[in-house]
Amino acid sequence: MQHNIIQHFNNIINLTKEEESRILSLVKVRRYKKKTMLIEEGAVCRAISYVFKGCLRIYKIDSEGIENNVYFTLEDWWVVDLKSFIEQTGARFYIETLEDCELWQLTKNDFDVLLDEILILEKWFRVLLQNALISSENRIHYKTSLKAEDRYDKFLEKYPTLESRISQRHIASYLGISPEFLSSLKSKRHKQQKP
Amino acid sequence: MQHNIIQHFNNIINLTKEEESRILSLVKVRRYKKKTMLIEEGAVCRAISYVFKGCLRIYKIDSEGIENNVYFTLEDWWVVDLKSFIEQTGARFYIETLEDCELWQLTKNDFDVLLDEILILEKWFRVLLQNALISSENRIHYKTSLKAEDRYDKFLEKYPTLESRISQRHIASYLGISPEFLSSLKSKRHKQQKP
DNA sequence: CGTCTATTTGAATGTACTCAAAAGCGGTGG
DNA sequence: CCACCGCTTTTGAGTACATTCAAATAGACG
Repeated sequence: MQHNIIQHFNNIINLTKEEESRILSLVKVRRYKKKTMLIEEGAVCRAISYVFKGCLRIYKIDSEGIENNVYFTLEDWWVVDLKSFIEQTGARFYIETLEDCELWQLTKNDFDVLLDEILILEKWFRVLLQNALISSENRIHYKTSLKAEDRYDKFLEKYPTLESRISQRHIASYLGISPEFLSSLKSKRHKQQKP
Repeated sequence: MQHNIIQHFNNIINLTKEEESRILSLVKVRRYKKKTMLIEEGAVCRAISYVFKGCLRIYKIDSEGIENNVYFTLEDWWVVDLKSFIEQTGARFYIETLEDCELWQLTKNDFDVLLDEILILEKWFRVLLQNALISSENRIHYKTSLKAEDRYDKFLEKYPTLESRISQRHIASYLGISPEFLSSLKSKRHKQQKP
């Protein structure tokens, strides 16, 4: 009963058996070792990937050379530089695996073909974007209205499995604080038995 | 040659004259005075509004009672609490006019009818969400990687007309800083003749 | 013209950062 | 299997960015 790409679609829309096979005929399964770059800023994002196994980070390097994690992607979600993929222009972000990953990929061309052939997929994609936007709007709000410690709580809520899977450095970067400061937040909590 | 809702659609998709009239037959034009609440947190967002004239803010009140502006909407853009509108559940945000506004509205029901009748509108909506998500992703990145002064520059880029139209208090809230600090940033710039 | 709100200015404070150094941990090769 | 190397995490001191509070000034609106 593990997740897979067809179940994922059928959570939102209803596919016929034929449509399911058509999709699977175009999907390519690829495995990546931990710490592999999928996309670098400026390159064109040629595929959209369903994460079957593993986790990744989407990040950007600022004017001072600091890496900033924008978000993480894990099992049963999609990873892509949306703007780059849609417009086939230079990517805004870097994408890197944080674990060994198994990704189920569709090239831009195959993706377009499927959206043309299976009209209901427009709805699936729309709902996907919709949910991503809703979550992104919340994120903006948290970033202005919450202090670092409360943003850390939100992170734990949103990615409950991730804390033990990735380094604190990456979590700090996602939260927008220094690794040192996250470390001191955590030690403060332990001393207070997480009140 | 001013913008209007039909031109807006035709920037993304191609509508027939019949489709255009069908849309216009369901659109309701409404005028709101400055400082009118369109939606309060917890209420159901019953309409999606195209901004023909005016500007609005989307904000949230945090646990300490402070208003936080999440973003602004102005001419030729849409305003809605997306999650509330789509699911017809309680809104996450407050929406308030900052000027006298003319909004062209579609109720949830009419919106659904149009999306069913005019399939190409699914694409329009998808592109709308796509662009909103892209811009929202950038915003998250700016909030972690830029200092207040640079975020202020990004604000001026994104909303070039807005600085003279709304109060500094609202801009400060959008930037995630106190009005006092924005004031001191601006006076610092004037002393340095905006280097 | 008066009232209410917004903006400015300055002082004291707090939150989070930088830098540096030490300790911990994980993977790799001998 | 252990020792070593490199990277991550911890800890602490000093600093910078931004806040809060208070009071004075300026602007907007009826």
